[in-house]
Amino acid sequence: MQLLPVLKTLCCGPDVAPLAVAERDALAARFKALADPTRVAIVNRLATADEGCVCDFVAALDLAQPTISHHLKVLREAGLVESSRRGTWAYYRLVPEAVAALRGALGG
Amino acid sequence: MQLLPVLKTLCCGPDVAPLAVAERDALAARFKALADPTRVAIVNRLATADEGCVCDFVAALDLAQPTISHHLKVLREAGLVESSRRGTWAYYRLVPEAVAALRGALGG
DNA sequence: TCCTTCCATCGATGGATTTCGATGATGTTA
DNA sequence: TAACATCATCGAAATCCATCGATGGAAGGA
Repeated sequence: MQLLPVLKTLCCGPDVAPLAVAERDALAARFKALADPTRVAIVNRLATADEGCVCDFVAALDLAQPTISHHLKVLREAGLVESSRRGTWAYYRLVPEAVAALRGALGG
Repeated sequence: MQLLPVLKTLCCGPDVAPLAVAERDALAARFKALADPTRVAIVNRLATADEGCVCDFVAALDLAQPTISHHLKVLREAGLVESSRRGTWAYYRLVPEAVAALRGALGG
């Protein structure tokens, strides 16, 4: 049973304490960032495009621009993406370490 | 850039089509099952306890029994846990393949 | 300067989620 | 049988979330 390292190392058991409240809150918050189809699609695209402006997502995802901005903000605050402005455009990229951390929580 | 296999193989790119709508909906739905601290705690405990009854979670998580039952139902419908009844008790365990699948979506 | 484009924020609305008390089904025990 | 324990479902309340139109700031072009 070597599954779920984090869920193992941080977890309960005869001697080990269960996941601390703050830690499970933080984990849940990061999973919540991926708990929406639109945000999965955005991350999905950034996984190969390695950069994209807001207008790209608006064009591709058939949603209003404020909606896309909202989802990008959620992903940004979860630390899964980061942005930078170049001229009028805002470019978004993945934060690989953040994705890897989530994967680790599932037993990487 | 060898990150995010699923998000790569299923994803967009010059030649590859983006993640299908049904696929990103399914992925988001499974992440949503982990988008709550209580459910993270349940999965966390099952990761080492390998089985637990509803009463265990009620005792450990300081929530009413219907609330725990609700969260277990969410996890069950997401395929992350499965249950079986033995006498009066309902025992829940993890479905390792489901967790592994989620991990895979993040680039296992 | 004026106009246009790109983007973030605000405010509102409709729908989903979390939580719990009450209830009922099922199985155990006295 | 009667009383009790475990658990699922129902219904309601409060909160949260996804979505969009409207607005404003900031940069670029005519």
